[in-house]
Amino acid sequence: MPELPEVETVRRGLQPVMEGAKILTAEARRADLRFPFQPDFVARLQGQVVTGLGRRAKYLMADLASGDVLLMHLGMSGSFRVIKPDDDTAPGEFHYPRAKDSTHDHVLFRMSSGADIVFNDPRRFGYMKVIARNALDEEPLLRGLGPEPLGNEFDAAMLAHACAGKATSLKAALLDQRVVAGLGNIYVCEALHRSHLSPRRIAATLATKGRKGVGGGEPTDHAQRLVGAIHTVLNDAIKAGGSSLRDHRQTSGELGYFQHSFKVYDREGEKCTTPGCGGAIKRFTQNGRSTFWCPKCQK
DNA sequence: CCGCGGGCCTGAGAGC
DNA sequence: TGCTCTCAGGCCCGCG
Repeated sequence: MPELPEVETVRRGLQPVMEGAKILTAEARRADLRFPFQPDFVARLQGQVVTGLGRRAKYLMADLASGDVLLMHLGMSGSFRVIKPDDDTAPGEFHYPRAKDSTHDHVLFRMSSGADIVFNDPRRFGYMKVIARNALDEEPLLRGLGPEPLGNEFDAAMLAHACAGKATSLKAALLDQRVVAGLGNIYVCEALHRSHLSPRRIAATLATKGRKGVGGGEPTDHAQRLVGAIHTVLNDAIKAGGSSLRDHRQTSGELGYFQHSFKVYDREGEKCTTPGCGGAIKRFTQNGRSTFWCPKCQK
């Protein structure tokens, strides 16, 4: 499911019921998700006040008063839902045990805010891990992550530098979390279309070559266009509450709307909407993933 | 080091 | 209706 806009949407949904609240009870309802839970996973969460809920790339990070950080990744199919007690429950009781179809509800937090927070993940590619905040820099899951695409440090110069010398395709480079952290298949396709760049283009062409091995690595106009398109598509998607494909929903259960704004993703055979283009959207496979694009206006 | 392909899981949807 | 097959938004790992 989730790329950066969806994770950010989830963060905004969880923030009001998590920040400032204490985790009264934490429950892992099976031994593992993608990885086994740490033996002290529950112990390090229970009784802790969540002092802040942040996001890094596609990770949610809950700061705990103890100095630990709860790292959460939604994988492909992970989602959270918030169950508030004022629906039809008496004060002090929780909705969760009566929720139906709970097969894939793997983690449960009962918060002092009065809400139950349920993590559901059918495919179990998601995971959670508690780490000490002062060990964040050494955390293998976070090490090597590239810049935040909506952060100040991500600009054409930085993208060009990261792509300089890369023989792989622009599509593959943008999916590489070391180059820029938070894009997935959908938003890469969309950003490439909006910048009119071909997914097959060699990544290194975002940087100037220099002469006789000297200089070069400067951003081309293409790099500038691509950075602008990444900003636009991510910001628009966040504004729309993310995209809803298959069973992905916001924490409230509502659907995101950005999927209606896709220009190419899952639109094979449709007409390209770029002004004056009118080409046909095509699909092919790159690195085992579907790429959607318009060969007429993406060069 | 780099780039690619396989694998992890379950469920939805298409086609028969 | 039900079976089988393909594909899915992520990311780690091992190979060449």
